[in-house]
Formats: sequence, structure tokens, C-alpha cells
Amino acid sequence: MPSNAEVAALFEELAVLSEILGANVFKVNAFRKAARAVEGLAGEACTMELAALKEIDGLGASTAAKIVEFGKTATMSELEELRAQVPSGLKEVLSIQGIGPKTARTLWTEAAVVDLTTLKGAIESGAVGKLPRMGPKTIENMKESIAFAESARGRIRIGEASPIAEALVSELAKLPFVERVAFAGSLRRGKETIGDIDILACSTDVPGLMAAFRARPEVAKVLASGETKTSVQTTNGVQVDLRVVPRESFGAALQYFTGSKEHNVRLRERAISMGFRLNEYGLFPSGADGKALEGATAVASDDERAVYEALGVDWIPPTMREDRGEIDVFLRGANRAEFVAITDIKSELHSHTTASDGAMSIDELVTEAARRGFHTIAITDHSKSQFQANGLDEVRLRAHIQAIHEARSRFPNMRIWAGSEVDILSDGALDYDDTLLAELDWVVASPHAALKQESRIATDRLLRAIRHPLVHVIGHPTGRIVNGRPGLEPSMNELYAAAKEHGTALELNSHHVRLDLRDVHVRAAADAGCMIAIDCDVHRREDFDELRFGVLTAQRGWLPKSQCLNALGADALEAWRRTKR
DNA sequence: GCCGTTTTCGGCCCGACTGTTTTCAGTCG
Repeated sequence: MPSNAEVAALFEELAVLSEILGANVFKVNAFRKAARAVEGLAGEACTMELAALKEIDGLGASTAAKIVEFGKTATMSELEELRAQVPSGLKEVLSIQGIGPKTARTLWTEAAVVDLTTLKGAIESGAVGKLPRMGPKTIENMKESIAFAESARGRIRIGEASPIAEALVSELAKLPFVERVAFAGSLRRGKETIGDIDILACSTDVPGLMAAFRARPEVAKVLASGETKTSVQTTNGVQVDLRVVPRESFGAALQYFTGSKEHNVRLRERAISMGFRLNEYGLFPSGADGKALEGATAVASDDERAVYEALGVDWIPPTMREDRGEIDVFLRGANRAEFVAITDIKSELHSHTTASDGAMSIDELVTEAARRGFHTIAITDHSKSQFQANGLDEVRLRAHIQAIHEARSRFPNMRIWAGSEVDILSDGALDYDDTLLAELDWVVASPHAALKQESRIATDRLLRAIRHPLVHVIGHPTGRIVNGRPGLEPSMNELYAAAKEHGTALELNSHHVRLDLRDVHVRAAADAGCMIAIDCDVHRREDFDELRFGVLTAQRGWLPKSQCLNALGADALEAWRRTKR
């Protein structure tokens, strides 16, 4: 069964192709809106009935029918027709900075451009220069953008972008003429990958701030520098944009530059319906004709929270600003769950010691967990099949269990569980027999090998582990690596249903290269009533710091505190553990 | 193509910037 992400990609393609063909921009937007609606869906779109699909905000008769058609026939006839009309290479032409749908269409129809190669040829031959609005400056920019696209690294992982952004913000904050500085954009929203880093600042000396920014040692190249915006490329290839705004607009600008674009569109629509206009300078009353009132004072502008509140909405966490229904949930006075926060996390349920491939001893690990304010730590070294990770055979595991039990007397205030991260073998069997598993306090079962299995086989493999009566948690359920490998692609809905039925938790592995479950999975699992364990899969001391990425992802998945194992108190968590023993 | 406590038709978010223009189209975020 095709995933929602696949269906969303088809609507996105539909949008791009119809855009190139010169379709009504609102129709194009409707396709994009449909893509987001499908992406954010809890259930699997292709299994839903036409009537149910039409009820979804952003889908209508036409888009719902396309989903049904795709579910039945694995094709979308309208998309196939568009694909037949537009050269497939035009999509890469459209992805070049500065080339939009109008230009792409003109290049194609007037200069026979069908991909990047023919575009470069048409520039060299002078054919592009003969087109309307194609002056020397535009062509020069186009050449640079092509070169950049051919060398660009693409999006980087949040765990790589965060340290760069935090270091820059903290250095800029030290400058005497900097009043406020913060990062915004997808980094603030906690997305798993980041395209570029947006930093927002207020300063009493804007030229001085711009100069100081350009002079930072991590800056490799200044891409552009004006009165309100400077763009640079850092030595590790990341683009950073610094935008300077008036102090009284900081809150509105922070809201605006945090996005997402789609969330902002919804918020502005709401502003209009309430007789306001919202932009990056503030929320302003509008006149009877809907236009901005000349010289009107902002209702809210310096404080981001006030912008939301003036629109009758409680402050929405940046992680949830994706136009997935959050504005309705945060309407003032609406009933909603308490979503998990990093301060709620009081246990680590997946960790490794030097017994397998970790860097800390049992005592070092427990000491660090205690220092972080946790009440419980589960020690879960690798099982025997993970020989490259020094996995424990039965004899070593029994000795390790003994050593963990002995550590309890040295840490009377900590609950220390003897556990294992047991491999889920390719057929779904576990790497130890049930007798040994029953001697453990805590069992995390994870797939490590055979991560390219066909979907049905992967589903059955994971279902077998979920149904196993001695398994507490399924660790990094898909085995994907962000920007690395796709991992297993099981039928997630079957996993959620089984996890709910058998009382088995699913892990959200916090490490920024894993983030597995991913945000949309967390949302669907939470809707299905599953319990989620947010774990750091600790190998080294600093791995505990990965927790923030796990919590950001959990918030992006709207995880209620009540469905997060690590947010339970010590006794409640103990009681949950015992349901499997 | 979607949507409706003004609407089933006629709207659909907003401003900055750039390069090309002689008043604005196109792109971007």
C-alpha cells in the first residue's frame, strides 16, 4: 500500500507540472494544499473511502477521487497526462534559484530548454538572451545559480545545524550593540533536516552588526549583504541568513521567519477574517475595504505571543506550526492534551555500556542519568547477533545482569533495570530465548540487519516482535538513517494497532541521525493510542544531549505527555514495566 | 481545485527584492 508521503509527492508533482503548463495559480496551490493534507493524515490515505477523504480539510471531490484512483490502480491518470506533456528534466530547471514556473515555461517553449544541460547550452548560444526580460544581469545570476545547484550539499541534519546556529547566536549576543538575537526558520521548528539557518536580530548599529557577522571565522563566503539582510556560506557549506528588524517588530518578525509558510498563510487568513492584516512588522487593524489603514498602530508586534493572543489563539509551539490543524487546537479555551516537554522526561530506557559498544561503565552511566535528574535507567546492551558491536552471548549477559543488580546498592536513589537491546532477526524471532528474556527487567527489541526487506515481510517481522509477551519497546522501528538510508517501510498502521493491542511501546530514538519513529509516525501512533518511549540510545555521555531532538520530534508529532513512557513517575513506570512480567 | 456565521460564485496571504522596465513581472521566503 502506497504511503501518505508517496501520495503527497504525487500531488506536489501535479502542482509543479501544472504550474509549468501555466495553470491557474490557485489550482496549483490547491494541489499543494492537498499534498500537505495527505502528508499530515493519521490514517493511510489509500485505504480510505472517497466520502471520508472529501471530509478532510484541503481535499475536495477532485483530489479525493485521485487518491482513490491511485489506491486502486497505482496510477493517477491526470498526472500521467501531464507527465506526457512536460519534459521530465524541466523539474530540475525549476529547482534553480531565480527560475520560477513562468521562466521555466518560456525557456522550454521559446528556447527548447528541457533540462539543465540544454539550459546551459541555450545560455552559451545566446538563445536565452533573446527572450523578454532576460538581460545580462539575469543571465549572470542564472549561471551562478546553476553552478551552486550543481555543487550544493542540500539539507543538513538538525544535529549538525543546531551547534552552528547556537554558536553564532551566542557570539552575536555578546556584541554591545545587539539588543536581541535568535534563530528562526525550520531549525526553530525542529525539523529533522534544515535547508539554511535563519538568524533574526535587533541592533542599535546595523552596519556594525552586519560587518561583525561577515567577519565571523566560520564564514567562508559572503553571498549578499544589504541593509537588512546578509547571507553567508559557512566553512561547512551551510547557508546562514542574518536579518535585522526594528526592535518593535521583533515578535512579529520572529513569528514570520519561523514559519512554516503554510502556517503563516493560515494565520493571515484568520487575521483577515477578524479585520486585521498580519505581516512581519505586526498585526494591524484593516479598513473597511480590507486594505491596511494608513498610519495605524500595531495591535501586536514586539512580542510573538501577543500576535497569537490578539488572534484569539494561545501561543503555538514552533514545532507544531506546519498547518496540520494546530490553529484549531490552540484556539483560546479549546480542550487539548498537554504535549510533552523536555522537562517532563525523567528516565532513559535504552543505553549501552562497555559490556557491548558503549563508552561508559555501569556506574558512569547511572551517575550521568542521576545527574540529569532521571529516576530510572534501563541498561540495554546489544544481543549476541550484533557481534560487530560486541553483543553479549547468554553467559556474558547473565554475568552483566548480576553486575547491574549489584550496582543498585551503590545508587539507592536510582531505579536501575537490567535489560537488553535484543535483535529482531529477519524473520521476527528474537536473539535470545524466552527463558533468558524473562530474567531481564526490560526488553527493547530492535531491527538492525536486513533493512531492505519487502514491506509485507518487514511488517510481519515487526508484528511478531510487538506481539511477543516479553518485549516492552520496539527500538528504532524502521532502522532508517536521516539523509542516509530509508530503512524498513512496513505498514505503519498495522504496527500501531498491534502495539496498542499488546501494550508494547514504540521508540522514538532521539539521536539526530535516526529520529525513528519520525514526526508523522509519532502523530499517527499517538492517535492510535500507543505509548511512546523517547530514548537517547546512549553510547557516550554526550548522547544524553540528543534528547532535545527526540522531544522536538515528539512535539512535531503532537505527543501527549500522558502517552510518553519517560514522562511517567517512577512508580507508574514501574507498574507499566510489570504489565509485561 | 477548494471553500463558505457576509458567499454555492468569486474569491483565494504578504512584502521585499531584483532586473528589467518607463510602471511592473517574476521569484522568493
